Amino acid sequence: MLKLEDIAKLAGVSHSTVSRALAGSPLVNSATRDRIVALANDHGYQINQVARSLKLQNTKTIGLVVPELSNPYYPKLVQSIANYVGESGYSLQLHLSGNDQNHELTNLINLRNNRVDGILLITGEHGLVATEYAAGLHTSGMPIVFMGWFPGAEAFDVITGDDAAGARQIAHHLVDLQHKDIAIIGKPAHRGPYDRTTAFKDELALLGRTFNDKNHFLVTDYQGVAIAVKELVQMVPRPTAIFAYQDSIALDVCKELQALGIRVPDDISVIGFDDLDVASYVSPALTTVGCHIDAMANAFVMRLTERIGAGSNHIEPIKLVVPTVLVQRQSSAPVRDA
Amino acid sequence: MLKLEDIAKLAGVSHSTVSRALAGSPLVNSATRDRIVALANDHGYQINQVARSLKLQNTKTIGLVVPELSNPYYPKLVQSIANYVGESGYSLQLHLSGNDQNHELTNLINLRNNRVDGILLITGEHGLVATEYAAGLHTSGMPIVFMGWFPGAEAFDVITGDDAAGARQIAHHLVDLQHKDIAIIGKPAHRGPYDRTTAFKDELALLGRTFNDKNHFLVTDYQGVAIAVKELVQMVPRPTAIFAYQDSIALDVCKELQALGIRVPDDISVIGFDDLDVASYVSPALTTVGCHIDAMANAFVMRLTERIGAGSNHIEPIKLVVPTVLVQRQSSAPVRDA
DNA sequence: TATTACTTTGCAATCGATTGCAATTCTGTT
DNA sequence: AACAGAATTGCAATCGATTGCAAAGTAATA
Repeated sequence: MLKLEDIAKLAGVSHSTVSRALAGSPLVNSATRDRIVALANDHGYQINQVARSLKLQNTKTIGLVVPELSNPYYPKLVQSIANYVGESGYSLQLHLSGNDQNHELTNLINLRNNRVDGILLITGEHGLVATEYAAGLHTSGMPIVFMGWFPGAEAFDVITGDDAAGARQIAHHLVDLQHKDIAIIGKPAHRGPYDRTTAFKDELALLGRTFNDKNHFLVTDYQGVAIAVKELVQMVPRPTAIFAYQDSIALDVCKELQALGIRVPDDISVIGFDDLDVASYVSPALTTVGCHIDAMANAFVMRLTERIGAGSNHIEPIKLVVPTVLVQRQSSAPVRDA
Repeated sequence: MLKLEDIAKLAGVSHSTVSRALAGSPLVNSATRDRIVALANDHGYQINQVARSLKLQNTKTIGLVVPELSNPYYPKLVQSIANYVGESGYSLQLHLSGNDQNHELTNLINLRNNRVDGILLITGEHGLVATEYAAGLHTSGMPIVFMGWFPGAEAFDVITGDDAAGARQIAHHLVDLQHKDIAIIGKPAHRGPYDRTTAFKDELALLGRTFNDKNHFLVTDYQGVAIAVKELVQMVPRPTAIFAYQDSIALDVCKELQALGIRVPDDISVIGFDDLDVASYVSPALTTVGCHIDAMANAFVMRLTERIGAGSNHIEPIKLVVPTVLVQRQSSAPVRDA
């Protein structure tokens, strides 16, 4: 592989001059510069970014940690992020922390070893797992921006969807439809002030609907959903509406209800969260709540590049809360009298 | 950020010794080694992979080029690939070539600049776009493995699903169901001997069904699907079965048919390709063809690491064709007599 | 104790770029 | 022709690791 010095020999100049010429420095005579550039092109010279990184102490790459790509919510996000990262002139290093995020620490260690210029970390259901290490990175000056929420997030740059607002929208929607017996099928609360289920229950209370905690089913996988649904449909009184923690769960819920011969939304309304593309394909199309993923991704990347650009200058952490939209489709309907 | 020399000073030895100690070299006295390792841990030393890469002429990172993540087929693949890459001790650099793959060349140039140890390139509907550059990389010794098919693929390592076999399975299935008037809604053929539509038509012919090319609709987006479906349902005789080029198109087709009041599969059978997760969620669940994505990803990564391991030793290109499975669900049924 | 053989350690070159500073060449002016 | 000042170019240090080879230290043997 050709290096600066090879081009230098061909051009009969020193490697310093070649370096400057290719960088477009005004310090080199324009005639020589053109000659050098032409020569470099002809011989297919391509800079060694590794050497450049070592000297300049930056790698022009950004690290992204994301739990997984199975839940279609993430690929959408990663797609947007990758595009913005590319547009900003950075390469993207992708690391999966896993469903249970047990690779998070390893991911971060790798990213630091690789001396990425900054880190985008998307937290999962377990919040931030590698807390100490992440905090250490942050205080040591590594630019890092989080997406999600976890205890202590205020100390960092965090971008999060306004899940609480979304949950409140759902609560209103269901109450508008006259539902009284409402169930939640979801995961343990983990997003503090932005948690979906917490906000949902609170809002129901404000609207004069008491929520009974035995109507709250915690699930982790399809098995869990199946069990929860079976249990739920036998309750007296039987809930007329289900708020599923996320679209992928809502889909499973619908599937299971239909398998039991229960009609959605005629017998039971189902509402999801995330507004995945698939939500509009299924039958009945899913009523859900979403937020503009592309805008989130943009803010995520821009904030990181700002931090990178600031170098060692201190920047106050910010919190960015992205609003949500209720998308009404066919899976929710007014309650029917028995 | 601490470097070897800092630890060396703390330990009262030379940086060479520290380097050897941390690498576990037998050349250093075990007592000193333990002391050095402890010291390095205590002070949170982490190796500078950039410097290491420059010296060792490898980066321990693999580049992945994939068209996009919007079609759910890709995230599934990327997820598996990322896991295998991680397990093999490499980092993953992700580049999106775009729906029309117009970033493919830029992607490859970046990967070469970054001196990745090897490249995994997933081609899209346009086959391989940066043909010359990719060939140049290959002949210059850069390990590179392709997924998909394109003219001239034989010269490289290629892994591809046996789409042709899958298409033949679909043809048989439809003929078994007594369908005579069959339509294709798809994209232009681009996978040579493994092309879906080509094989599908050929097999129909072998089975004694002549396929009329005006039953072949080319589409590029949702608009196109809508138009094709509208046109299709007015044909005389009206096709009783549709082979959609991929599940995402099949989903659109079903949606559009249902919007027109046409029942699937009662009036028209629809078959997809890819076996996306979502295929089992929609209603009716989609009959489709798929192949074991995880196994493909595994082979993809393993082949690349083999190539990397081989260094400059020549290896004969291989072609790996992964078999397909027909998954019968509810969207296909026997033809009804008019 | 002297000599040899074996451990252990350090020196210094190397990977391929960037850049401050010194050296050289070129310009224009008297 | 001589010289100041500007425009170019090259020298050499630097980024942080790895590693061949020489040197120093230690142990074993005669």
